[in-house]
Order: sequence, then C-alpha cells, then structure tokens
Amino acid sequence: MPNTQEQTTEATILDAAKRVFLRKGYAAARMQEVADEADINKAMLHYYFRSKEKLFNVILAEAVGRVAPLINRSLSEPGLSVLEKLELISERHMQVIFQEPHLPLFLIHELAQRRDTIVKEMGERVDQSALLAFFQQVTEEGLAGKVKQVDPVHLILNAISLTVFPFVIGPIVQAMSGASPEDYNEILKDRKEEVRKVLRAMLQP
Amino acid sequence: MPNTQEQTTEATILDAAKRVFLRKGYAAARMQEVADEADINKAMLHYYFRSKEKLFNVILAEAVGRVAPLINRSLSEPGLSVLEKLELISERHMQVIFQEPHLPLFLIHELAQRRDTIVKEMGERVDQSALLAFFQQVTEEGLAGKVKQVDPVHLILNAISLTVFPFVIGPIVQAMSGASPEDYNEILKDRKEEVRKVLRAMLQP
DNA sequence: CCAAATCTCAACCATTTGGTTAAACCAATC
DNA sequence: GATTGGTTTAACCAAATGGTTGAGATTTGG
Repeated sequence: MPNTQEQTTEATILDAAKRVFLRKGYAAARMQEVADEADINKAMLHYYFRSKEKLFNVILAEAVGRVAPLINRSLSEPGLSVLEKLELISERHMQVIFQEPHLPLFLIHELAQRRDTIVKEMGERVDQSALLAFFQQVTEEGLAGKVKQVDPVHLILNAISLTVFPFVIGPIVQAMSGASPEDYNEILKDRKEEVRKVLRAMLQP
Repeated sequence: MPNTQEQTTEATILDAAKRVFLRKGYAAARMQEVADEADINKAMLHYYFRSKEKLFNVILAEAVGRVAPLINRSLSEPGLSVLEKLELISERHMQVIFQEPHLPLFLIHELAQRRDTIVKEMGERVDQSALLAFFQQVTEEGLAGKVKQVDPVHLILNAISLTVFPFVIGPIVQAMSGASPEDYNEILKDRKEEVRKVLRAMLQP
C-alpha cells in the first residue's frame, strides 16, 4: 500500500472534499484545492471519483443523509409529548451543527440550485406516516387542553427556524452587533435553552 | 442614443446581473449569461463595469443596502412598543422577501464567503444607539410587567429567524412535506400571522 | 454640420480549470 | 524474483471563461 497514512486514500480525499465543498460550495470549489487539502495529486481525484460532479454528489448525499433523518427520528420517538419531540428536533439539529458548522448553509444553498433533481430524493426520505402521526398528536394534545391548538406545520417550521437560522446568519449578526466570535459563540450556546423557552411559550394553552 | 429601449443600457445590465447573481451566486454566475439575459454583447459588460467582480460588488452593495436598514429603522420607529417593533421587523422583512425571494439566501451565502471584507462595512451600517435604546426599552417594559423579562438579543434573533428562515428553506420543506409550490406559498403567506402569534406568546408576562 | 465623445459589436486572447494519459511505482502473489 | 494488480505521479490537453481590441455606429455639442 503506497499510502503510508492510517487512512485510506479514498477516505483522505473524501475528508478534504468535504471540507472544501462545505466551505465554498460546488461552483467555487476547485479540484486543485481539494487535491492540495488532501495532499495528493490532482489526477488521484479523477482516479477515485471520475469527475468533480461525482465527487460532489458523494459529499452532498452524505450531507443529506446526515440531516434528513433528524426530523423523522425525533417525531417517531415513542412516549414523548409534542413539546418533548420538538425539543428533541432542536437539540439534535444543534448537535449536528456544532460538529459541522458549514452544513446548514451548504445544504440550503446547493439544494436551492438543484431543486428539481434533489427534491425528489429528499421527499422519499421523509417518513410521511411519522409526520401524519405527529400532526394527529398535536391535535389530540390540543383537544385535551395539554397544549394550545396550533398548526403543526408552523410548529415544526418554528422549531427548526429558531434552531438553525441563528447559526446560518452567524457572520452577519456578528458584524451587525459588533460582537466578537467568542461573544457570539456564547449566544449560540444559549440558544438551546432559549428555543426551549419559546417552544414552551408557544404551546402553553 | 443607440439604446432604443426605454431603459438605459447600464440599467438593463444591472437588472440582468441582479437576476443572474441572485439566482446563482457569484461563483456559478457567468458573464455570458448576464449578457444573454440583458440581450447585449458580452463586451458591453466590461465596457460599463470593468470586471465581473466590480459588477458583482454593485449588486451586492445594493442587496446589502436593501436589507441592512430594515432593523435599524424598525427599532427606531417612535412610539412603538417592543412587540410592535418586532412585528414591524418581521413585516418589513417579509415584504422585501416577497418582492425578491432570492435575496436572503444570496446575501447569507455571499456574506459568509467574504466574511472579513464585508463584515466591517455591515457593522458600520448598524445604528448602535438604536440597538441600545431598544435593549433598554425591553428592560423597562420587562420591569414594568408589560412583557416577560427576556434577553433582547435572543428576542431579535427569534423574530428574524421565524420570519426569514421558512422562505430560505422553502424548496427543502416543500420536498420533504410533499407540498405543491402553491401549497407552500399559502403556508408562507400565513407566516405573517404565525410569527405575530409566537412573538406575543414569547412576550406574554 | 462636423468633430469629439460615447456606445456597440464581432473577433480574438490568456488564463483557469476539469479532465486525460502514459509511464513509473509498489506490494503482494505465484 | 518476475508477474500482476492496483496506485501514484508529472506532463499534457481541450473547453470554458473572464477579459481585450479595434473598427464602426451613434449621439452630443460647439
């Protein structure tokens, strides 16, 4: 094995490609940059993955796979109240984003381009029955007076918006508020509790 | 005037450039595409704007100028309560987004790249005193029992997140929920009222 | 009405960039 | 230890893309 590293060359490439694509997006990413970042020859990229697009698709699929199940799994978690499920969604999203800060913006931007292509693939990953079951749970708890009667679609939108968006606009808010990166990081950490508060306020009958 | 259209050539170019850049972002945008969209020769672009970057900067500056004052002006509006100011922020953002659906994602994505460059320019546009005055107003109304005592930074983050993010992830949610574009457009229209509800719930003492 | 300035165009140029090739290399197997 | 298979490299290629040029058209203003 010419590759003396612990990692296989293919894995090294994928790691590098991930970093570059997530940071710059497909169009601005350069194969040379991926090669440099992986500390290999540019031709290797084409040996392992035939083209930029093929390589990118692997990264994109991985990214989608990372995020897509978050909602499904949270909504299907047995024995949880509506509020608890929403909190779970929020928490799990934050966990992923802290590990991979570039992920949300990357996904949103690239999916917004490839609309028609990806939209299908994404739609298939959604557990419609889990979604419907959750909608019903919201109605039930609403009728039982446990929570306010609300539109479940907006409920989920709210939970995700409150959770993800502050990370996405991090640089902008930081600029506008004049906060240091450390300051803003502190704010982001507090988001977990803040989102929880708002969710409770939203659902309070 | 060789240009027989009502619009000046420069304005035609800017319009076309705006459409292309907002849709594709800087890296994926092609000068040829701008030229085609403006129905002129590619050389014209370089005659009026020396380079792709120069042209882009005009568009970016216009975009920033469109969004940056929204918060300032809303927070400074005299005689409004905290709740009313937040509602104003939300409403004005939505108004802009309905006119220019691509604007939020465009700005976020491009500013995330140029971090260090733009962050300064952005920071200068913020009316720090208006921000501080609002923070104080939140504290005052909190102490007076008019609203819950909350962190004003999170308050603004919440209002903007709830307002803007659902538009940004439009395509994705549409895919996941299996909703038609019309369905989702309906949901987005309802957001105005929904955000208002949540803001009220958030602030209720 | 003519000359200077402005505008428009087709063809052309240089660089960047994704992609290829053919030869060398290396590790295991026969 | 020669053969074989996958792996790596440097050099090269073709297409795409941002940018230029110079000639001609059009407008402006003296």
